[in-house]
Parts: sequence; structure tokens; C-alpha cells
Amino acid sequence: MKNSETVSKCDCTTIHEDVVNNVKSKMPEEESLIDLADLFKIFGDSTRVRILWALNESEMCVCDISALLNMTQSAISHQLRLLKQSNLVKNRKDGKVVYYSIKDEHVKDIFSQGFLHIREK
Amino acid sequence: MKNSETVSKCDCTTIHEDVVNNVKSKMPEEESLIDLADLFKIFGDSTRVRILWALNESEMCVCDISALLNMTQSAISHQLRLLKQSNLVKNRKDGKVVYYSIKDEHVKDIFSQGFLHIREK
DNA sequence: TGAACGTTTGAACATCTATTCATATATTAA
DNA sequence: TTAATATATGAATAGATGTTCAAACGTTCA
Repeated sequence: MKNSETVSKCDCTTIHEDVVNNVKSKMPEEESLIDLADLFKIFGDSTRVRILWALNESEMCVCDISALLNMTQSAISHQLRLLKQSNLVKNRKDGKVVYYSIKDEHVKDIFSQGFLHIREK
Repeated sequence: MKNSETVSKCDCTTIHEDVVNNVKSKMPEEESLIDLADLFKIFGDSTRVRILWALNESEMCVCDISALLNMTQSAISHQLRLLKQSNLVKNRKDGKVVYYSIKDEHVKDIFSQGFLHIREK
């Protein structure tokens, strides 16, 4: 639901109007922040994180990932589809086997930044 | 649910056992990756992303954030609680007013890395 | 004290999401 | 062709999650 602009959902009298206006002028477009959240949503599931981490080590086929994570190949396949849709992963087909690998080199860096936060307290 | 080790969920014959074993030896502890996913889960909601972005500009009270994002202060309060639990945000009380601000300086960098991905296709 | 205000909290609700299950597709080999 | 295998897909389900609503809490000021 977008802000309909007609009815204000804020039920309080704004205290610091200057601050609010200043920050509002500096906020990126709503769509950008939604895109950003959608990206992090992909990283917000441990199965996908483990898949990405694994593929960061080595290209692997669906079957390999299933074995590595001890999960159904169907579950893995569903997640790989999401990862591919998000342009984080690519695949190539060799006979019956489909090999997946990391598509975006930022994945590593995103992980690193995340760990920096976790490590402190 | 953890891997019960007793029953294998993988329903296929492993194709590249060497690769799987090699990658398995390089995977971080499962708990680390769960923590990482939990962190990104926090970033995976546009309301929280907008709150973090806003607080990155300036300290603000709950009321201000409600006005800025045109959302109920109750909804904002609920999200601020999550952000605080995740150590991303801290607050100080001044009379009736509670001011929130960024606690972790990595927030900015995490956003930056995310944008790097989005920007390319 | 009591009213007003900013904030928090818990329950309810609707929506979203990850996995499972059954089945379909595609390729190889016999 | 048929059988076997790797992968993909759609529907169903259980669980997680974001917002709303009503109410409580805590502080200030008449």
C-alpha cells in the first residue's frame, strides 16, 4: 500500500517539523528503498545464504547443493529460482545436469559487511 | 529445524562428492550463517530500511518518523523495537519524547553494498 | 490530583513465504 | 521405444511477519 496522500496515517502532532522536512528532502525515492529491501529480503533466509556461500566457493549442480545442505532438491530448486530472478546466480546446462554459480561479485562484500555488524556485540 | 543427521533429506545420488566435501569443509558454522540471515532479514523490509535511512540523516523521535513515513506511530514503534533488538538503533529519553538514532556505523556500508548490486541491471 | 501527550505493548488479522508433495519436463542410455 | 536420472514446477500447507486496534504506561503541566 502506498501513501495515498489524502489521509495522513500519522496520528500525532509533529514535534520537529524542521527535522522532518530536512530528512524528507534527503530521502531517496521510495522505489529505490523498496528495491533495496527486496534485495536484502533475498539474503534474509539461511537456506539462500548457505547456497550463496557455497556457490561462492565453487560452481555446483542442484544435486550437490541438496547433498551439501541436506535438503530436498525441490526446495533447493525453488530457492535457486529466486536467486536467479534476483540476478545473484546464473546457471549453465550440461546434459541433464544444471550447474549454478555466483553471478554478482558483490555477494561476497555484502556478506562481509553483514559480518562486521554481527561480530561486534 | 536442524539437520537431524539420522535421515538424509537429499533425495538424489551425489554427483560430485569431492566438490561437496571440499565446500562443506569451507562452510562457516551453521549458526553464523543463521545470524547473518537474521541480520539481513531486518534489512529486508522497506519500512525498516526507510527508518534506518532516515535515522542515518538525523536523530529523530517516534513521532517524527511517523510523520516522515506517513505511518502509524504504533507501527513505527513496533519496528523500532526490532531494530533496537538487532543493535542497529539506540534511543534516549527526554521527558515524554524518545529519540532514536543509529547505533551501528556499518548500516551505511551495508546500504552501499546493496545499491552496488541493484545499480547493475 | 487529573488531563494531555508521546510512547509502548499485546492480541488479532491478513498477508507472505519456505518447504513438501506429486507431477512434469528434459536428457541420456539401453 | 522405454527406463533412469536430474531438474523444474504448481498446489497445498504450516509458520512467520507487518500492521492495526485498543489499551496501558510514563511524563509533564495545570
